[in-house]
This record gives sequence, C-alpha cells and structure tokens, in this order.
Amino acid sequence: MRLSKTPLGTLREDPADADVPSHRLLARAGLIHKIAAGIYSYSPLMWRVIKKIKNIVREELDREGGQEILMPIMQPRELWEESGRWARYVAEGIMFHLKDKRGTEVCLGPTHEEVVTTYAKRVLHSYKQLPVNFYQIQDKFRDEIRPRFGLMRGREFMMKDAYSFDATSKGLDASYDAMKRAYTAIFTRCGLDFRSVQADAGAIGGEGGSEEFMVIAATGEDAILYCPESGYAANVEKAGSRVEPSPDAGEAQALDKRETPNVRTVEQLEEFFDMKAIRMAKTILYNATWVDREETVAVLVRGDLEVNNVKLTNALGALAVTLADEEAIKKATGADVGFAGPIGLPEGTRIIGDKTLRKATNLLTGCCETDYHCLNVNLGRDCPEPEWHDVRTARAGELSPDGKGELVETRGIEVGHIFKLGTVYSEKMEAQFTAESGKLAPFHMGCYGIGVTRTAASAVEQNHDELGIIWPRPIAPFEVVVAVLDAKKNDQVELATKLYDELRATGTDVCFDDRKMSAGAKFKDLELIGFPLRIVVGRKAADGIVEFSTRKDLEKQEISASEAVAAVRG
RNA sequence: CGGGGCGUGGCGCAGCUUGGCUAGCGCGCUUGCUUCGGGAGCAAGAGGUCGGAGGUUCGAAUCCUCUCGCCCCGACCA
Repeated sequence: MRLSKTPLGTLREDPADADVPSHRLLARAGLIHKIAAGIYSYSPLMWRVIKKIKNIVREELDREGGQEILMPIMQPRELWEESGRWARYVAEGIMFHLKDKRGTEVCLGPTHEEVVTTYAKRVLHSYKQLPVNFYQIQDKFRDEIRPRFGLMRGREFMMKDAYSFDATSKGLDASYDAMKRAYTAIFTRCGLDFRSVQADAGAIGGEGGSEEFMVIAATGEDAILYCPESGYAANVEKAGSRVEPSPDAGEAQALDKRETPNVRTVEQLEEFFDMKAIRMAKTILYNATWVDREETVAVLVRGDLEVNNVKLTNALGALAVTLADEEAIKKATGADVGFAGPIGLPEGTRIIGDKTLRKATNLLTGCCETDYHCLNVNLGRDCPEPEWHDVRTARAGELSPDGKGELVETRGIEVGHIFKLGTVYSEKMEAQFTAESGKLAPFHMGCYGIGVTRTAASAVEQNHDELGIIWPRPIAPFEVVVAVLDAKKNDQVELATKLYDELRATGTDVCFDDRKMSAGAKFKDLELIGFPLRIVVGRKAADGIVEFSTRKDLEKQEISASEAVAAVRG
C-alpha cells in the first residue's frame, strides 16, 4: 500500500473528547472515527489491525477444534423468553430492542447464547457428534449506560464468541481447558502482557467457573488481586482473601445499650469507645432489585472491612444492589443515618452477615435508635441469625486464600472471558441430545468471548509513548514502512521503490510512504501511527545507504539497502 | 438514570457575561514561488444554516423556552 493513496487523517492536536491513551492516539492517528457515542468507523489501516487480530484468533481456535459460523445480529424476543433473559436485559437497559412493523420485538444481539443453543439443538442430535465448539466473529450491540474510552467500551463492537457443547461436565472441563489454552496463545501472539484471573460470571450466568483475561494497564477498568507466590489471581469482584480473625471476645455477655450522641462512623466509634473497628459490625442497608420486586436488606460486615457489591448481588440472587439512600435508611431503621444496626430492624428484614462475623461475640453495633449504640451484641441472640455469606471486598496486603503470600493489586483491561455455563441454557431451552444410554440429556455448555476491537485498543494502551503508538509487530497495520524522505528526488524514489517492491515480493508486510511532504512531518506521522519497523531512504540513497530503526527505541542505523532487507526479515 | 460540563468551517479553540454592521484565530486543505533530515516560509484562495426549533428585539453566535447531540464523575460488560 502506498500511503499517498490512503487517507491517513492524522491530527496534530488531541481530539477534545478523548482522554485515555488508546482513544487519544487511535483518533489522532486517524485510525478510528467516531460516528456517535461508542460507535466508530475504522480506517483502512485500523481494519488491517483488526483483521490480523481476527486471524490470530481464528488460527488458535481452529487449532483447538473450533468451527467458525456466523449468526444473525437481529434476534427475536421469543428466543430470549426461552432463556428467561429478556426481562433481565431490558430491565438493566443494556439491550437495544425494537419492534418491527407488525409489532414483533427483536433485539440487536448483545451476545448469542440463545441463537447458538437453538442452532445446536437443530444440528446436534447424538453424543457421537460431541464435543463441538462453534465460534463467530460478529458485531455486538450493547446500550451501555456510559460508553467511553473510545474502543474500550463501545455500544457497537466486535467480539469473538465461542460456544462449546459437551455430553458431560467432564467433557466441558476439557473444552474449557482447550479454550483457556487457545486464549493464552492468542494474547501471547498478539504481543500483550496479560494475566488470567478468576472472575464473577455476571449476567451471562451459569453454574461453573469463570476466568477473565486481563491486559495489564494502569487505565484498566478492573482492579485485580494476585499472589506472586502462589499464582492466585482474581478480579476484586470475585477475589477472596484471608484476613486477621476476629479477636476472641469470650462468652456472650449481657447486651449493653449506651448513649452515643452524634457518633456515627466507625472512626468516631473507635475513639468514643476506645475500641478497634475489628470488634464492631457495620450495618449497611442496600436496596436490592429482582425482576419482580425491590427490597431493603441489611448487610453486616466487620468494622474494618468493606462490602463487595458483586458478591452481595450474587448472595441475594438479585439483579442489582445499590446503597439505600437517606430516606430509605430512616424508613427501615427509624433512626438517623449512622445508627443502623441488626437490632430493631422491621420484622422480616433480610439480614446478610459476612462470614468473618460468624463466630464473633460481644460486638459493638448500632441498634436503630438515634444517638445509641449497643455493646455485647451477639448475632442470633439479639437479632435473627443472619444469612452467612462471603460479601466482603478483598484488599491488597491481605493473605491470599491459599495462604501462600500477600495479595498485590494491579489494574487490567478485560479482553477475554471464559465461562462454564453447564446446563442452564440447554435445560431452559430444551437443547438435548441422545446420550450413550439412549436417553435425552442437556448439553454441557461453555461460552468464551474475546473483545476483538477492545484487544486492539488495549494493545495501544499498553504500547505507546509520547510520540504515538508502538504496535506489537503481529498486529501492526503494517510491520514495515519504507519512507522516501524527499519524494521529489529521483534517486531516493528509485531506491525506495526498489526496496518496497523487493520486500513485497518476498511476502513482507510492508507499506510505502511515498507522500510528498517535509521530512519532519513525515517522521511525526509515522511515529504517531506506530509501524514497528522503518526504513528511511534519504540523502544517502545515491550510495545505496538507508536508515533502519524500530519504533520502540527509534535508534537509527545506517546500513545498505540489502542489509535493510535482511534486518526486516531477520 | 442522577450530578457536572460542552455544542461556533475537517480538527483544536476565541467571541457570549455587557445583543450592533462583511463571525475571528491556530492547525489542516487548494494554487504558485522558495525551502528540503524532525510537524518550513511568503503570497493568493476555498470552506461556517454559530447543533436544531420557537420566542424576545429595529437587530441574536450572544438573551429566554423547548429539543437533540456529545464529554466527564457514580452501578454493568468483551
């Protein structure tokens, strides 16, 4: 490709709406063009990047036995009623849906479990056909509450989604492991620094394990915790840890109500009673939402710890939880904010207790009365026995759940997510096959996603400097650029053209910067776009000398044209 | 959805508070001459319903109302 013939559209200034590096640089380099919030066009060069990522994905999935298919973007409501997800996705406002002129409802697919399960049901009838893994690379649509960060969180984006069908859960384990291998190979080949972590399965649901593949980057939207000693790694939404056990407070003693005027926070209580937070139980009221109802629930967590919303949502089996507002708190406790406690809540209020409090005795808590707290509270004696769950947020510095070392925190961009769905969808949608026993059995399913466009953005997020993008070679728009510095000088043009032709002839992924422009501007453009290797044909062209450099270190080497060819290919 | 901010040639912005004549600046674009290894100089040009609708006024980018869009901060996901 001659760069004189492609619209580069590089910008000298940062676009006003971009603030993370990948968004800023992709836009400045002219690689993406915004059409609406979270909706982009890709330039010819960007499309090459995406195609390269797609090809790596294809090769590695095919290697593990994946078979590429293509499923529709528009999906009928009935299908989503079968799986029971229509209401949830509509309630969460995450799905684009519309009616056709007859009033039939369809959605723009945010994911394809329903469609693929229906397909599998039609074409897979016997255990002899299993296992099988179907995948597609298709645009996905999600009505994100807040699209942002350019390609990081779009409303229309490109995703590879794969679905495995097995006869047994053991088979599913093997299919899942195969995908894990494929994902590891894919992100390694893309040249990314990543880590796989245990994850929450979220709205996709399912009964089995789930892991996310995270590209390590400071601007990542997810916090992850890992243990360098044991290799344990998890999204904070999911992460467990070992914390200092609650101190032994002895046998239960008589409840002791104390006046605590205007003492509302854990810090104030520590001072007022000269007692550590670890001996207290915070009572936090949440408003939880289910498909058909809303309810205020009380959550008890040790004074020195924090509640994890995702764990709480899962514990309740709710769609979502939000902190109760002041009005709701007053209504539920009959007291001012800061005095909620397990004692004195309305009859029937669900109380969730974090497991760290299970054996604790003689706690300090609120008691739903303004300006009072209680000492020697014993859960189950002074209030109904809480439902015990792990609803606590793990933190860096705490011990890994395996006890082998301390947890360290870092941030990551979720580029891949693999799930064991089990039989949830196949049962709901009656997707069955004839097993070896001759009886019908539901498929054991797995589902596996890769954000293709997000992967491209994360590569930029992880590989850039103040001058621009530094594409990893396997996914660069072109691996090599041959640039004529002065496109009006015949000797330069001749040598450069010869080099370009020669490299092309040997199958090198090379483009030719034959644009007539000043040298400085040309360098800036090429550095912004980020081709990994550069051959500059300049004033020494007559002697057959060119300049070779890599985008990464920009160190220039004057070598002969033939040496340059060797350098590129070596 | 709640809170904050912004819509002015392709991009980045000024002008708006205190209405006033042909709406400016930088980048980019076109043409010519010069320049030619780190975003060149000079000259001449092209390009704008000031997001949209309604209103106030002799007069609106500027004031009022409505509306659409975009960005940033909070709960979801690849």
